[in-house]
Amino acid sequence: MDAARLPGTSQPAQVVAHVDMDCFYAACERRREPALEGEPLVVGMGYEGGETHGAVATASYEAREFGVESAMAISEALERLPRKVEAVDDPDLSVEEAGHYRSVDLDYYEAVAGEVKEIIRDAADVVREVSIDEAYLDVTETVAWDDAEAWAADLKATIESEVDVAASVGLAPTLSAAKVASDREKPDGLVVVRPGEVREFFADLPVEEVHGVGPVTARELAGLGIETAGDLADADPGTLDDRFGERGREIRRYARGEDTRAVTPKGDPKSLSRESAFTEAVDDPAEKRRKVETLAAAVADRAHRKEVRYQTIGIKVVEPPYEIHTRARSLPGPVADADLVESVALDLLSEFADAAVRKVGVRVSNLDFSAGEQASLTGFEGDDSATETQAEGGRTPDERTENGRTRRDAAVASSPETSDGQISLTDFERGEAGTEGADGEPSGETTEGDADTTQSDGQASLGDFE
DNA sequence: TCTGGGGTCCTAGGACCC
DNA sequence: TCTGGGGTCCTAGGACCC
Repeated sequence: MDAARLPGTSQPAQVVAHVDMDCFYAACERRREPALEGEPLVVGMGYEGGETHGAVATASYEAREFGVESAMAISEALERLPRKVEAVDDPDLSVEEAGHYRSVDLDYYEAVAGEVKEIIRDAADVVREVSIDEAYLDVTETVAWDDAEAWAADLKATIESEVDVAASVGLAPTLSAAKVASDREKPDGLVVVRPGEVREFFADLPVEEVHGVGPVTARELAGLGIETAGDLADADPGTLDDRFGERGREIRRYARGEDTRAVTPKGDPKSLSRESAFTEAVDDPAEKRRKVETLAAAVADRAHRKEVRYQTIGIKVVEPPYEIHTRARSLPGPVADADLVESVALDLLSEFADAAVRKVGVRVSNLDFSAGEQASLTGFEGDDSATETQAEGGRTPDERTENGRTRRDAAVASSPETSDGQISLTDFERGEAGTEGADGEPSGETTEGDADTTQSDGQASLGDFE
């Protein structure tokens, strides 16, 4: 409909809305507990009840007045804003200068978010849900710039009245500008940036406001004398390229309003992970292994519920003060096998057996959502499953060769040869079925005594142990 | 400011293939 | 037996986002 073009490009001007819920977790808590309205409220994760470790997920604006910020350690938050329940009994504390603490209840927030997203999907042709509390809407076909403000006000009012949580909305010709716009007048904000106004809108903003500029990049940019988005827009692209590579050019383009990205739906996840911190650094190998076992089971369970298979299994280990290490191992083909997630994760963890560790994580990646049907098992039956070639962007199974042998061969070779009802870990390099890789590890048979080692979809367990 | 949990994308080097 | 170029896949780390 709108023939307007972005300056300097042949890109048709889009009308993009960014909807960002205000203090979403806190808003949800207030929705079900109205007495919290107007009170300082901190929603934290990684802690339960009266504990003092963990971090702030969301602080209400009243809590922010006390200096409580998102991502802050709970212990720090408590120093600035004591718990109200404790202030009541403690003569040294003022009840007025205390707040309420709740721990994250993601299931509930997801239910509330679902109601909001229904409204949003009704309001736009294309929606990209970025996170639980944030979405981009392409409304190019339905909203003219002259009506943008009224449309956004109406959307906000609908969300507020139907779901009882507040949203801030930004409208702009680009995603990056819409995002900044929604943030400009939070809470309960509504900002419209019209085509041609983007550079002016960005000009005085600190560079950190530009999407893709974090603390590290901001510090480096400051060293180059670049402190505002306007500076960034005017900076020499070659210099930025030298320093930051393609990302440097990208953030410069964003600051100039030259963001050609379209609003696209999110699509399937690329990885699934679970991680968990210890209260304090742990060096006991057994304790680390127990945590990894728990996380491995949780990740496998999540993958199972999503009906997804994975080809890569990895761990993350955080050593004090904050050194992050990752290790990963890829399998010859996609699997859905909780025992394998555990044994590979434990094997990878063994490298850190003696390390002091404050946090561990388990992840599966290289995900394959084409689950279920036998025909989709990488040409299992010898058919050239055409469905897969289009899903994988033109790669045919035969192109995925390894040491002169296709993965399809590997999948065939992996037919579930089990000995004494145990999961089969097949060594593809030597073409032998064996269980050496699991030796020395506390494997399935030593735990729980569970007997359920068969795959629900009749799929083989693939291993790649040297 | 001693730091929770779940993700994404990019880069760089090495292995390996033709 | 030391010499090319192009390409893919894999791993590890880093920065960033909410």
